Amino acid sequence: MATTVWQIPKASVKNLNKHAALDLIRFAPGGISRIELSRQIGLTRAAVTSIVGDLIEARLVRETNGQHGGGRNPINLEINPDFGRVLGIDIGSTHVTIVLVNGLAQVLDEVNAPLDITQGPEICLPQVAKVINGWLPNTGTELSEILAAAVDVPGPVVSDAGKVGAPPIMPGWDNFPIRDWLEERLGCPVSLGNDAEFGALGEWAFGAGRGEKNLAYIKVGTGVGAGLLLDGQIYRGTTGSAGEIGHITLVEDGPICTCGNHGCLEALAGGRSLALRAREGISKGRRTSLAEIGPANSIIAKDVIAAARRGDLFCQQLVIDSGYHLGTAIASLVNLINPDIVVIGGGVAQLGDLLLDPIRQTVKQRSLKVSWQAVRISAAILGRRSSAMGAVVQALSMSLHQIAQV
Amino acid sequence: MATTVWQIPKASVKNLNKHAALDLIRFAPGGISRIELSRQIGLTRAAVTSIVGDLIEARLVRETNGQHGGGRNPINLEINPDFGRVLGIDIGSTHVTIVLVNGLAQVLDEVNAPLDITQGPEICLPQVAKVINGWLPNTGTELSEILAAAVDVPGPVVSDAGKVGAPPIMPGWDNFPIRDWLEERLGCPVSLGNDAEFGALGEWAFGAGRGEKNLAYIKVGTGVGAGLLLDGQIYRGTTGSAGEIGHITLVEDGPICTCGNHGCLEALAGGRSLALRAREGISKGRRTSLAEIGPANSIIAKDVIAAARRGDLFCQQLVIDSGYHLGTAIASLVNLINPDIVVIGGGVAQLGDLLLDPIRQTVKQRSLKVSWQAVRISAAILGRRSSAMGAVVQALSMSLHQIAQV
DNA sequence: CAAATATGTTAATTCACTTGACATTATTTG
DNA sequence: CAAATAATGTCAAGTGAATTAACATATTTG
Repeated sequence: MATTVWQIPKASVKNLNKHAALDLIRFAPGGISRIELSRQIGLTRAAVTSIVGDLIEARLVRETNGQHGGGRNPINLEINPDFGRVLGIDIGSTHVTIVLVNGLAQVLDEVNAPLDITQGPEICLPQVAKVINGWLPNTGTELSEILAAAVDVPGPVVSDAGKVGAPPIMPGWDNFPIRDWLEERLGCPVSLGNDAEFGALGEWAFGAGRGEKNLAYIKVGTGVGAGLLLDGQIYRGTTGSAGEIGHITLVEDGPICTCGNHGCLEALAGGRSLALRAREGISKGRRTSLAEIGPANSIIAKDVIAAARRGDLFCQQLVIDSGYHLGTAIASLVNLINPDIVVIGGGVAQLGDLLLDPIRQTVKQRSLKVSWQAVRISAAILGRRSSAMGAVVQALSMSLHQIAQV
Repeated sequence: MATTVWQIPKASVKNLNKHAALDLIRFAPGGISRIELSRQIGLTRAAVTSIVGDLIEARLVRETNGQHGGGRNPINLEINPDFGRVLGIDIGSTHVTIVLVNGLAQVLDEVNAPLDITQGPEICLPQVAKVINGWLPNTGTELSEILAAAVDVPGPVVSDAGKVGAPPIMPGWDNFPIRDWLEERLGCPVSLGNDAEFGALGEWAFGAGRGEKNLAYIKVGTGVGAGLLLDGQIYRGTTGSAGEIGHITLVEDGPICTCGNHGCLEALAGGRSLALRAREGISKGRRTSLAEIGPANSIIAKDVIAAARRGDLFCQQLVIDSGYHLGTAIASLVNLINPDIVVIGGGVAQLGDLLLDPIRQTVKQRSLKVSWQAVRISAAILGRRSSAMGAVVQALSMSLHQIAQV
């Protein structure tokens, strides 16, 4: 009960139903009526009227038009978009993506900026702050109007301390008080999470896995990681490093991985591996349009993906090979977790079925029938924004429930 | 507590704290005082006094001596052992184990009987009923005194329908209403679960993983399965087939498995594989005491384990080989789940470090440092009884909470 | 033995929720 | 088109689980 993305203040057990109502309203697509709330929470209509009254008075919720049939039309309830604005900050290994949303999680504006995470927090975090300060005013928003923010980083988040633990691809970030630093700079509550974890949250709330009970989000970026949402709750494991699918050993004597082992999924199917295999192919003289781009050692994963999309057969085969490896690891995940849906995100996922078909095929071949029959394997709908949108869900959770507290 | 959407609380929000108190009393080793309850639930002493008053009046709880120091001694609370008796029924592939316990989950008596699960439910379940009817009276208990029972079977349990889904090793059991059949015969509420799931519950409640937040129980029997307890809750997955670690593919062109695939963990390290490899060794003329037992094709896993225990080097090596394969699969589990503890149960686990050391070594080698550093790998303390004791926990949960409901 | 400390109980109060009646607004029917 | 029917939403009185604040009880310490 202790380790969760955001801790509900203890006293809120008292207002349990108020918070339950708030979340049902938040995540009901197109709003929800009082009577539907009463059915789902298991309270009487009278009680719901009272709870909703509080929420409306607090300006968290508003009434909209609803329609039905058979009797009086229900009044639809939705989050009041003007209750406040929050930021979702997705720090990747090469870029930072920041979205500004209103109470309904509608994106008001978005900004992207390059970033080199290997430079450590002392360089990167001020850069992020600078981007925000230079951009926010143009969106018609003062920093002081921001109610909360959530940030994710591509490494395991250790406990609720607001720091990261030994992150393979984040040298220098160990034990730096990321959350506290940002809270001071932004002047609002900040929540720190893992990119895959927030990706899962984003796709669950607004994407491919909307409302599913058990969801795994696989982020195939420079590295490969998974975010798990089990029984409707983010699952982070004992030390916050659950979902590290990237370091499952697939090939005993395979290529060396950043983690030091050999044959990890990440070393076989991650973005780094994709670029590496492309370079090897070029140096072996394989026919590919990539050769025209520039020197082989300047090729990065993005180039391979773009070429595959343009129809380059060599690059497509590299992606398919990644798919088979991903499928093998996902088959293990499906056997162990038995999820409703596996959402594939990250750059390579833009290629759709080119990547998904080999994954689906391998999963079907290597996992139990009951499990693969129950699972859907889809690409992320939110694309590059999965994690930032998950961050936004988290940030809104903080503000909404904090205000509802009173 | 909650991460994203509010989990709609179980039966009643109303008596939520009463149930919380009941569970804290149940699983506190050696009892718990009112003040400790108030600290853990977050209620005032006055409220706890009232709740406990109800529980004592319902004869579910009793006061015992406690001792402390510094002030007035607290009064210890524990479940009233005489509140009633329940049965835990563990149906394995070759045996059935039944335990009778009192309210404190103390074993009053136990019975074992052979059973061939491949004969289907129409043969097996009447056998189980017959065993119970022939044995219970000798324990000084009438069948009508039994408040509840829980049964586990070695296959995935589909939903709460009280049936099993396509079970690889349980031909003929599909869709048979196991729970309903037993409820009618025993005349009490019955809960149906999976053997590994109940094993996890048993080891969590009374065994090696007492009170841990994230536990995986690996049952190495004829087959290999895992029971998962995540964030303090049994995790079953979407169709009830979570934890099917036995059918993770480890060796691409490995030996064929009962599930139809090749190179599954179960086909490399399960009991069936252990026996098979022993027979092969004998036929190749390897030096082993097993050869003296009888014809090679009559050798079963139990014989190999016994020989390994006696010091037979060939058999010990077979067990060690199993350990490496188990370790490989468990490394994946540790990467994905990041548990506090992995408990190894089933027949082979009796061999202790002979099996555990290769597992530990492989896990250390093949999983992320943050994850393997956090995980403890131990043998099941409850041994053969892990699952039956988990069943008992489940059965007691049913009766206790049902009575507390009023 | 009084003081200090901690646990447990009691009575008055608070407040979320239920109950049951009523108000409101739509569709269906004679 | 009024009346019947149906569904949603609200109100006022009552219930009960919790809090607050005082007191009672048991054990150690100066």
